[in-house]
This record gives sequence, C-alpha cells and structure tokens, in this order.
Amino acid sequence: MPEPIYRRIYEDLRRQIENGELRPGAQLRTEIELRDHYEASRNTVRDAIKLLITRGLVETRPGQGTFVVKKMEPFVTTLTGPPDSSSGEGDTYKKEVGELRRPSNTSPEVQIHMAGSEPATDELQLSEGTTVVSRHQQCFIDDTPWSLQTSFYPMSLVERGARRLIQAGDIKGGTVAYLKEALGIKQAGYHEAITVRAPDDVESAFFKLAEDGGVSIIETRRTAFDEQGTPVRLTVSVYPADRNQFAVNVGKVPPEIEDPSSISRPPGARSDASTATETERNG
Amino acid sequence: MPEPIYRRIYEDLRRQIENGELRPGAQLRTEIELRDHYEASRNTVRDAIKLLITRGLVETRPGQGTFVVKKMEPFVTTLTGPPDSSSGEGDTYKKEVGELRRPSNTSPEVQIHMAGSEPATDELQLSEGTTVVSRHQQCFIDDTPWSLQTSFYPMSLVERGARRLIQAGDIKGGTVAYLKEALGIKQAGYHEAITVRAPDDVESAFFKLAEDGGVSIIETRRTAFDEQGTPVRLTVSVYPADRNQFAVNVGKVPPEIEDPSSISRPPGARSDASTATETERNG
DNA sequence: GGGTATTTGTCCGTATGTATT
DNA sequence: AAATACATACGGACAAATACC
Repeated sequence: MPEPIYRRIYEDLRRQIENGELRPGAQLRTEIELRDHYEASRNTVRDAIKLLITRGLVETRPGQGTFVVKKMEPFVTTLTGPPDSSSGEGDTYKKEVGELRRPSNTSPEVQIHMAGSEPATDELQLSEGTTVVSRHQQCFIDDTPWSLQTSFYPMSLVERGARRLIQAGDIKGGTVAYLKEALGIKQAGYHEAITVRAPDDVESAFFKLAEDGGVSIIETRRTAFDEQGTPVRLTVSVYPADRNQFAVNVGKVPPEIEDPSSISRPPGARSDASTATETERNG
Repeated sequence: MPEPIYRRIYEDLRRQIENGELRPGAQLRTEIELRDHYEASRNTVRDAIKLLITRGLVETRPGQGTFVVKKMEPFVTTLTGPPDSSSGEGDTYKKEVGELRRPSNTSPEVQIHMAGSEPATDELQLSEGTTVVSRHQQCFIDDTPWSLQTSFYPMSLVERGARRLIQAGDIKGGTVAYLKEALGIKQAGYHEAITVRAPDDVESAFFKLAEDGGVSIIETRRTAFDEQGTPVRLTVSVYPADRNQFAVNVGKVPPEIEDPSSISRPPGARSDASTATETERNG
C-alpha cells in the first residue's frame, strides 16, 4: 500500500480547495457521494475529511454537510508601544480596534488569592503566604468572543492605598494611570512571554471552538515593572489563534506600517518557507 | 447518548496523564487491553487516542505502543532587540546557547522570483514584473528541526552591488552588516507580524509532527526598513508551537528578566538564552 | 408544531497490512 | 520466524442535528 486511500482522497480534495475549484464557504459533496465517487467506504472518506479538518481547510456541520472554511478578518494586537500605555484592562485594545469594529468587555471580576496557589507567584516574585489580587475580564469584538484577560497585582499595592484594585468594575483611565495617581508608581517597562498551546475546556466553551482540536490558544504573560525594576502587575491574556494576529515594531518604522489598521493580510497564503523547502526537495 | 463513549475514555486517560498516574514517557496499555478495560470496541478506543494525539498528550509508535509525550524544553526567541543588530550579536547568542544546546542550520539556498508570483510582494512594496531574491535555511537545535526561514530581498540591491546576496552559502558577518558595508544601507527598524495556523504537509514532514494535527505553526514575517523607510528585506520564519516560545521587551526591564537565561519557566527546568541562529541573523 | 428526508456523528465487528521486537 | 501492536479499510447499524414541507 504505497499511499493510503484516505490520503489520496485528502490530497485530491485539498488540491481542489487550494486551486479554487472549491471556494471558501462552498459545500463539499456528501460523504455518500464521495464514497461513490472515490469507490471507497464512507469511513475511509471520513478519515480524509478528518485530515482536512486538522489542516484547517474544512469544517463539518451535522445535518448540513462539509464546507470549505471562511477565514475571519484577523484582529491585530501590537505588542510594542509606549511602556506606560498598557493598562492591562483593555484600553490599548479598544484604541487599536478603531472605528470599524465594536469592542466591548465585561466588568472586571475581582478575586483574592494566596501566592503559591495561583500562577502569578513567579512573575511577581512573591514569597509564600502573601496574597494577590486578580481582575478578570472577557473581551468581545462585534459580539464575537475575542480574548480572556486576567491581571494580577500584589496585595501590598492595596495596603499602600490602591483600594480600588479590589473593587469590581472598571477603573476609569486604566490601572496604570490609577497606580501612578494613587501611589506614584510609574510603569517603566514590561516583559511579555508568548506561548501557543491547546485550549482548555473553559476556553473551548467561551470561544466556541470545535472540540476536535483545530484551533490553538495564544497565551501572553505580560509582566510590568516600575522604575526600580519591581514587578507591579502580571497580565495573562488568551486569544484563539484563528482570529488573532500580533505585531512587533522595533526601531524606526514607517507610520503606515506601524499602524496595523492600514495593513490587512488576507489569510490563505501559503508559507514561503515551506514552498522553498518543497522546491529544494524537488530540485 | 449524553456523552460519547470515546470521549469518556479520552477524559479518563487525560485525567490519568494530567495528575501524574501516567508520567511522561510512560506507555499506555495496548488498544486491546483498553478495549477490554472499557468494554468498548477497539475502534472506539482508537477514537479516544486520536483525541489525545490532537491534544498533544500522547504519541503512537507502530509495533511498540502508545506513549505519553515528553515535552521538550521550549526555546525562547526574543523579538525585540537593537534594530541594527549585526552579526556579532548572533555569535554571542550562539556561544551562549552553545553549552547546552547546539544550534545549526543548512547553508542558505538562493532562488530568484518574479514579484507577484510569490508572497513577498506586499511587504517589499514591489510592482509587477520586478524580481526578488530569496535565501532559505533550515535551522536545528540539538539535531531537532526547529525552524524554517526564508529571507526575501529586492533584486535592485544586487544590481546596486550586493552580489553576494545571490550566492548560496553563508554571508560572513550576516546580511545586515554586508548590506551596510556594500551599499551603505543601515537597518533602522523592523515590523514583525505573528500568526498561528495549521501546518502544511511540508512543515509537518520537516518538523516530524503527528499527521493527525495538534501542533500548530507559528509564522513570523519580519519586514526591515532602512532609514528612509524603504523596505529592504522580508524574513518569513515558521516554528512548531510545541517547542518554541517568544518574548517581547518594552521600556526598562530588569536585566535578569530581559535575559531569559537566568529565569526558570513554569513547565520545565531551564529555558536558556534568547535566540539568534547564526547566519542570516536579521536583527 | 409535526413529520420526513438528508447529512454527519458514534459505535461495532472484522479482516488485513506494516512496523517493531 | 514468530509474536505483538498499531494502521488501514470495509460494511453495517443507529443516533443526533438540521432543513424542508
């Protein structure tokens, strides 16, 4: 068996999708029709469709059929910006979205944690037994769930006078401005770690992701520091990878490039690196 | 059928993996044993295992069995750095990594493209009919395939005297230094777009990813500009998400945080060094 | 609202091929 | 060579979701 049947079917369907015979949104023939067409069993056809799903090319809708995926216009988050501009509570996010899309978010929910029992201990350099405040938000764009954000603050900030950190609800002007006003803490910079992983059950439900895997989660952990190098906040954000992009600007960059609203790269373009590899293998 | 059988089996096995009953590297019971244990058919057990595979929790080896995956130590790439970072930095990083990890890469392969027929046209602001040089590399760490990189340069740079761009093989000192030396072009900054998507077949093969999906690909597109704001290079890199992390530093950040070699990441032991693969380091 | 046809989802049993030990 | 374990492939049955009349 030089090449499995389900893989030959997969490659034939993929070719039809990639050269435009099957356009985004189009419906594939039913599993029964494909079974007859390829003279294979329905289960073998289904194996080919599963491969197409894991490659992100099609989606199945029970009772309806199998469809070529329509990709959403991705939302671009710029990770680099003035070091004191990241509020961790959606202000930069609102600003970047601009006029065309309608962002909204839930009112922050506040919780108190013991350090060591939650995942901010390392980044905030806390010792055992100290407490941490978390403020959690759900963010939407055009009523589509877009991200989940949780900011962690050492409880010592509250004890020093930043009482509003433990009150639920928005802090007008953002927490960066509030901390500066209340305690004179100026945010001097931040470090952000970016990872990609599979969604957990909560994320899968909130973002309405298919259970069968396809979509990954992008997690960013932004640790903000004051001018003495003391960590003052950790913001953990999770984004579904199918509707988000990120941008980084370093040095002098033309303004029309730096501003993400002017660039939109429609997805579907294939990886340059891999096409190069393919050519190399063939040549 | 409130919850499918294969899903209940999946949940049970996942629980055993996540709470340590099944440790990384351990072998699961065979499909036959699992069939008897759960009183289901072997195909149903296999459906559960497929879910575990797409979640990145196990891997199957024909003739051997099914094993809990050992997570590799992630490699951290810092996206922010001096905008004109030349090759000297790359060498430093290489040395720093070199103790524990051995980075290597293939010699760059050169191709000539017509603009419009390949995907660098937008970023390099090329008109129809102009030509582009691409330089492609495969990068490894400890003999593990780590990334694929392709840099695109307008052919006009070659015509102005940067002949070595169209010669295969390393450019000693890096291309940034070479362009400055040969043409007086100083790299003033860059813009980087980061996306996550499913792997294609070439990437799946090169990175040895499971065919059944699970692992996503991180694609970065770095457009570099000279001091006049003219794009001089586009570098497209693809990384498998299961062995890569990224970092961004903005403003004033404590050195022990900015340099990841001194901090320990949550999942594993040490994650040392930010990356710079030796040649074609495009700061 | 109800009923029916269509389409995908789940589950089973079986047979055979391929890789590893 | 033989045994073991996963991979592929088939056919059948019923359930669940959806669309349409």
